[in-house]
Formats: sequence, structure tokens, C-alpha cells
Amino acid sequence: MELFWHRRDLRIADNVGLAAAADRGKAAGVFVFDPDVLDHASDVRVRRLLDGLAVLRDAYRDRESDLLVARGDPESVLPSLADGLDADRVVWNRDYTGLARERDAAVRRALDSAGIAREAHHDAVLHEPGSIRTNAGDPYSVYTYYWRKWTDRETDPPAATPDSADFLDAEALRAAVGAEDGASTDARTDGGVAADRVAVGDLPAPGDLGFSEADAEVGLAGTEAARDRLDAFLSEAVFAYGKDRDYPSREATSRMSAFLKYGEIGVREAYEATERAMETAESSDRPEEHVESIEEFQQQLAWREFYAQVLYHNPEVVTANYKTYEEGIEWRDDSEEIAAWKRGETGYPIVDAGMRQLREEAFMHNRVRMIVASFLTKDLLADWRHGYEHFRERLADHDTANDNGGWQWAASTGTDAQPYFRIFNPMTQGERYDPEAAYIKEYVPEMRGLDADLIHEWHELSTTQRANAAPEYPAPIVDHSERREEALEMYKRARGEDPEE
DNA sequence: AGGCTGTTTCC
DNA sequence: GAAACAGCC
Repeated sequence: MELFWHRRDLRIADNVGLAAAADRGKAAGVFVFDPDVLDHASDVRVRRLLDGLAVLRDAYRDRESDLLVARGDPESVLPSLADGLDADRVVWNRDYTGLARERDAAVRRALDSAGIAREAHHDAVLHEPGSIRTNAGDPYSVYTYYWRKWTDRETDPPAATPDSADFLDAEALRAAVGAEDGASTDARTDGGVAADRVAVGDLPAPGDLGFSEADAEVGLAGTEAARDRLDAFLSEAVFAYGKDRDYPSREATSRMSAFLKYGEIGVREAYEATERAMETAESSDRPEEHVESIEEFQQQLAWREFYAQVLYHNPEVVTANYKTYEEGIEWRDDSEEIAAWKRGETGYPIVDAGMRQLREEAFMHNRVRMIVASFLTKDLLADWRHGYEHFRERLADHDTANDNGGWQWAASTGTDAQPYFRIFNPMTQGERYDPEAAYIKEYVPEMRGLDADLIHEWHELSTTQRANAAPEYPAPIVDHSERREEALEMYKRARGEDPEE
């Protein structure tokens, strides 16, 4: 039999490694709660992970098998589990972040010295890091060129979905790992998975892992929810995606990010669905912009893979600037301003709406992510790492490569051919992308009774006007045009130029 | 995946 | 006087 190690691929369908394992013999699936990974987790992401694992576990149960749940260092858990199961091989799908690669190297060494075969598969992206390069053989650092090659390339079809016959049944799993029969999963109160044993289908509660219950709604988890969401999106909303995606109140985006982050849907399956939608649009009387709209959505999948390969080739950017400045950037890093940003109390309505959406829903619309990131780095002149850390804490869909790429882009330290243009005007952005202030009013209740015009002019109202309009909502904590000038000077100094010139 | 400023154009 | 545009950072 073969032991398949689930990591960021909480699904049975379109799972390349699992399909390969099941193709050769009976497979068993395991998830390992790794203390080194949990060190970087948060309440909302543990909640979201456990939700995804519960659905995965049920998918195994539907196939008369179950999900093995272990806790400990994978390099010690996996060899002993593989030995206990008498597994022929341990199989997994590659993960491209630096931490994951170090962990996987340690697991490879441990399995090799235990004499257990292992196999890693290309699954998480359509086009693996390293496979798309410039004609000179270098990795791409400019998205537009990367996209051209990405979209021209042939893609693999979805991997086969194993069925009951492909899995070791639940009884055999219990016998092999010595778990007591009928171990209950949901009503368990005795501390969850013990460190010294492997449970069969028995998932811990957040408290068992050292986390608190999430204070945000994390959204639905699992393959079926992902497919429902994608089908609904591709059947109608995607045709307006190009036109509407930047307007946060229109809910025009796919909301697939968390499903993709946890691998509850395979990227081949998702991409194939977009290709089918494209064919349908072309063969019906859809206008040209509807077809182009689908391609714009495909571009989002390409951005995900672009940043995955940036991180793969530059693992140090998790903590270091991608673009180095001669003199280094002297961030202002005012802790009270950063705290106001996190609370959603900056006095810039679109910024505060986004930060409050993040707190309530563990999600933020992507246009607003860019606005709040520009505000933190260019208006508060705070180091992007403060923002990245906060997103990592609060976003259910947090993905190291995507979030790091996005933050460094916003901070002018990332992969951007024109980094010095990226200072957003938070009022202009609010006016342009939330003209009716519908998004703002949804998340900033203090402003619900106000005219949109008044909301977009908040920064230039008098104290009296503000007190009359929305007494509970703060005045702007900084002056955008002053801070804009300061930001330009800060970057000039960082480049070693005289800010007076 | 922009914004600012000065200038021209259009009511 | 607003809106569109160009040039520039």
C-alpha cells in the first residue's frame, strides 16, 4: 500500500500525487499537524484548516476509508507511520515555499535512512516554478511577459479521482495504527490527538492545538463548496469580471482564494472549467468583452503561479525586500498609527471598511487589499512586514507567495517595473471604486446615514461638519498629500538621492 | 495593479 | 468650470 501525505491539497479529486499512489495499489491518506507550521498559523486559519480537513475526512469515509490524523514532526511521524502500515512508499505533492522545502528535505532524508521509498509530484500549479523562464533562461520578474508564456503553454488535464476500491478501508487503518474501534470524532473532549499516536479520522479542536476559536466567519470549506462556488461564478458573474472586479460592493470576484490555498479544488480542474466557459462564450453570441473577461480571470490564476515562482527562486523575500535599496528604507513605523490601521480607524473610509471586512470575514476584496497596503506603506510609511504579518494573522486565504508578492508590490520593494508610481490616493480610490459608498457603508456603520459625496469628502470636512455627520467616526489620522511627499522623499533617500532635488 | 500638475477642449 | 489629455514622476 501507499501512504499519501496531504498538506496543501485537501482533496481527493484532481490530486496528482494521490492519483499516482492509488493507481499503483491501495492508498491511505494522512494529515500531520506540524508544530513548525502551527507556529506560523492563526486562529482563523486553524479554523479554516480544520473545516477543510473535516470535509476531506468525510470524503475518505464516503469511500469506506478514513483520514489518518497525526501530530508531530513529519520527519519522525511519517517514517514510523509508513513502517506501521507496511507502506511501500510515501507520496506527496510539492509545496514551493522555503519553509515547506526545508521540511520536505528533512522528510526525504528521514525516509531514505529508514529505507522507505518516497515520491513528490507536481500538482499545486499548472506550470511548475522553473518551467517558465525567459529566453535567456532566467526566472521572470515581470508579470506581463510571464503571462504570455504561461497562457501559451499546454496544460495537463485533471488527475483521476480515486474511488473506494483504491483506498485501504477504515477497519484496516484502525487495525494498522492500533486505534480503538469506533473512536468518536465530534464529541471528543479529552484533549484531541495525542502526540504519541495517530488517530483515525479524529480531528483536534483549535484549543488542542493551542489556538482560540476564530472571531471571524471563515466561509465554507471543501471540494464540493469550491466546485459550487466556481460553477456559479463561471456560469454568469465571470462575464462581467473584467468590468466589475475592481468594485468591492459588486461581489464580482470568484472568492476561490481560500479553496485554492488549501487545495480543496485542483488548479487543473479549475482551469479546465474556465476553458469550457470560454468555449461556451465563443460559440454563443457573447460579446467580445465577455470572452476577454474569462481571460482576465485566468490571469488571476497566472498571478498566483507568477508569485509562486518568484518565491521559489527567491525564498528570502519572505522576510527581505525583493528589490534592494542602496541606503535601505527608513520606515516611520509609528506603532499607534499602525494600530489604528489594524483596527480600521484611520479616518479614511475605504481603508477602514477594508480593515473591518478583514476582521469580520477573514477576507478582503482584492482592490481594497491594494488600497490598505498602499495606505500602510505610503501614508503611514510603515514597513510592509507589519501589514504582511497582520494579513497572515487575519486572512483565511493567506498564502505566503501571493501575500508577500502583493505587499512587496505595494511597498515598492517587489517585482514591479515602475515601483515609484505606486502611491494610491485613498480618497480617489474610494470615489472611483465605491462611488455609492455601498461597500464603505456595509463595513463602517457609523457612516450608513451619510450621502456618498460627504463620505468621499471626509478628509476635507471641518471638525464641526464631521461631528454633525458621523460623530463616532474618526478624523483622518494623517494628511495624505503631506505623507505622499514624505513617502517620495523616503524612497529618494533609500535610493541614495538627495530628497531636496 | 497611478496620481499630480499644467494645458487644452468642451459645454 | 468641468472634463479630457499630455507629460512627468
